[in-house]
Amino acid sequence: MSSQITIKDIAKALNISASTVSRALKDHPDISRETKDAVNNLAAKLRYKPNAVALSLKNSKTNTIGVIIPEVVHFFFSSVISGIEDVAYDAGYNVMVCQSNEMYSREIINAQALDSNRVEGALVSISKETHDFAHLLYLEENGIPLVFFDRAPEELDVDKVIIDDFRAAYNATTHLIETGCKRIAHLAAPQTLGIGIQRLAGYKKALGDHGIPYREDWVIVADSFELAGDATRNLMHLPTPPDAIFAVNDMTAVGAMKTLQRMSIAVPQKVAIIGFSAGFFSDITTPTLSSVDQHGYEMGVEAAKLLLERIEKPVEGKHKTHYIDTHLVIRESTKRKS
Amino acid sequence: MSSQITIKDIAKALNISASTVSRALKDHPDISRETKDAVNNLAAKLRYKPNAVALSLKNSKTNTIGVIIPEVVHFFFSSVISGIEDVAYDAGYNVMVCQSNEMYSREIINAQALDSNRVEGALVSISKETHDFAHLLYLEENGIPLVFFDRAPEELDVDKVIIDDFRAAYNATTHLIETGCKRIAHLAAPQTLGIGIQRLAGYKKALGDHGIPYREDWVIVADSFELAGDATRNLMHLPTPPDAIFAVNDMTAVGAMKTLQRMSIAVPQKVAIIGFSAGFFSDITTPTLSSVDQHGYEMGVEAAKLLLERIEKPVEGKHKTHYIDTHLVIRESTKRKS
DNA sequence: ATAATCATCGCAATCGTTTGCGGTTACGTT
DNA sequence: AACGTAACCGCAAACGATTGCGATGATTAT
Repeated sequence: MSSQITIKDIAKALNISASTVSRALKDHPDISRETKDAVNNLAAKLRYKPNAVALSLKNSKTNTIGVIIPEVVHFFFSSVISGIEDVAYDAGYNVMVCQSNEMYSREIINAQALDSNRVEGALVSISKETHDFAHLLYLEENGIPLVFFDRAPEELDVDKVIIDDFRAAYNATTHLIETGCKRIAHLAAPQTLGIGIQRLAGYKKALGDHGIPYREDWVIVADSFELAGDATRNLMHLPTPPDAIFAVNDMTAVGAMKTLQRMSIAVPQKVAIIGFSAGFFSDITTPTLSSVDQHGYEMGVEAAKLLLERIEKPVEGKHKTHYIDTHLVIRESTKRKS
Repeated sequence: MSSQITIKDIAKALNISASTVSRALKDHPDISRETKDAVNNLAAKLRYKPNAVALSLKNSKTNTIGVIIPEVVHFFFSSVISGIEDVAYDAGYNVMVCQSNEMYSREIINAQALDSNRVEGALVSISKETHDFAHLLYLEENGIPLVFFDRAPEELDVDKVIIDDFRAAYNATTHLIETGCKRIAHLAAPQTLGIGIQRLAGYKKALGDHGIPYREDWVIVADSFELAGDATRNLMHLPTPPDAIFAVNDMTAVGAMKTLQRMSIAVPQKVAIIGFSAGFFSDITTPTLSSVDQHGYEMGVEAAKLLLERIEKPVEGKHKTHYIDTHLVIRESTKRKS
């Protein structure tokens, strides 16, 4: 009961060779009608299903793509996975998911696992700890196409599907300025990540373009709910506290909002807040949270599509950078100041 | 460059046989020191990695477990995946993730894919459409252990890791009663799902035990943010509107809360709300949302552990039902009425 | 009647790795 | 000198499926 039916079982039962069974199953002209019928009937009765592992070995095609992701339990990342899975499903691919839990060491193991398992391509969003990409680039040298999404190494000729973090940050900051904010703080991501650098740069540029001086003490690295609380408290105890906060993601934004409310500081009247990512969060806070929608699902779709393209036909020349459009979702946390 | 290094490549380069290379790599006593060194050095230089596909075929061990889940992009489900992935990682297993997108037809395909890929076990949470389980049970008949989590078929002798939905609903409802609510509505899950039935039953029982009559018009099937809005409006337009809502999950609870606030009905003063699942949501609404914590991560951990146990040693006799503890997380949306 | 053709099917190699068994050396022992 | 015995290593089969090639028997053409 426990072992799977193989082509040999059918062959033995019918007193024919395995080759004949194989050909009969795929309607090869060399095989007689009767033999085909006999084989197909028995196969159906025994519920024969080809062993994908054997096929993978024979064809060097595993029909599997790998995903390395910092943490699945984030609205944004799980949206991406959802997009990846849908595209993969339609193309007949399976998806192997590995989470690095934001650890460089684990990311290395994950990459090796994908390599050993001969996945046909890999989608990667790097961990916060990752500064060296040899373990990933090695995959590509090894014939396993690689597409980065969201968190991609900067200055490297690799395929990536990302958003224009600089522009998005620029737009978010500009929006705050246009609603009348003049003292805008930024809760930033670690400056080891490209997204952290780009978003900070976009923020600075927007300030500069509108003649607002950049103040270093208004930028704090804080990219989680908890860290945002401390950072916000510190900001508000400054001699000249900010009147707006641009947070690097929604969790951080909500952390800031909650802290402000606990300090009885009105949002958005006293301090406006804009986040980044537009998870479900943004809809359910009070006030609802303005945010930059990153379109995670679409990012997953595009990244998977690009990867499948690379699998079909390896890169020729330059790698591609695909930008996913972002857009400002303006809600209550950035109402115009009067 | 593109093809992977095999044991044969090493053998050829060193003018020895593949068997010797294999043995040298695993420090077999039959092989001389020098040969071992030569093999290991070359293997390291060529970055040889065993082909997991070939090993899978040889050993009939894929070191992969499959997961079928309705949708990854839910806090609860992605928490479960995270737990599964962590356990699998520690045990040297890979995780293949399939989402059914709540479709029965796709769940069937997913099951077949896992079967073909010879995963060593499967973790399943069934879709809303699923009433027949043959496609899943077939896996187990086929030697692929099966563990259901959260959404499991009722009345079937299968392994499952679930919460005691009845008790949890009973406790949640009782909590509402104890805070002084007397007219408690329930936004329910489809009564096709076991969790829907059990939670409704627990709700009824709690009412009965406290001498509160059950009213059919206070129970509406609505298990999403959007549906909750309509349902809540309808409830509040009833001749005698409820003074509390027990929602089948947090999204639904938040939908209700938002609608009430839009109707200028104070939460919890006029209407208390309790949700189910304790996602991040609950922390960030205003007021914060009381909820039943389902411990998704832990459920993933326990389900994966049970599955690995079954893989090691197939079921003997009865299947197991593992209950994950739940607990009420009481926040602001169910403050005592005065 | 002999050769050519066709319809059917099996053999064996292949993918990469493992492993039982047997074979080949080079010793040392009588 | 003849034998025993380690120490090393290779052959080949196996996992399941595919496929080029050859083989068989029967039918048809010459």
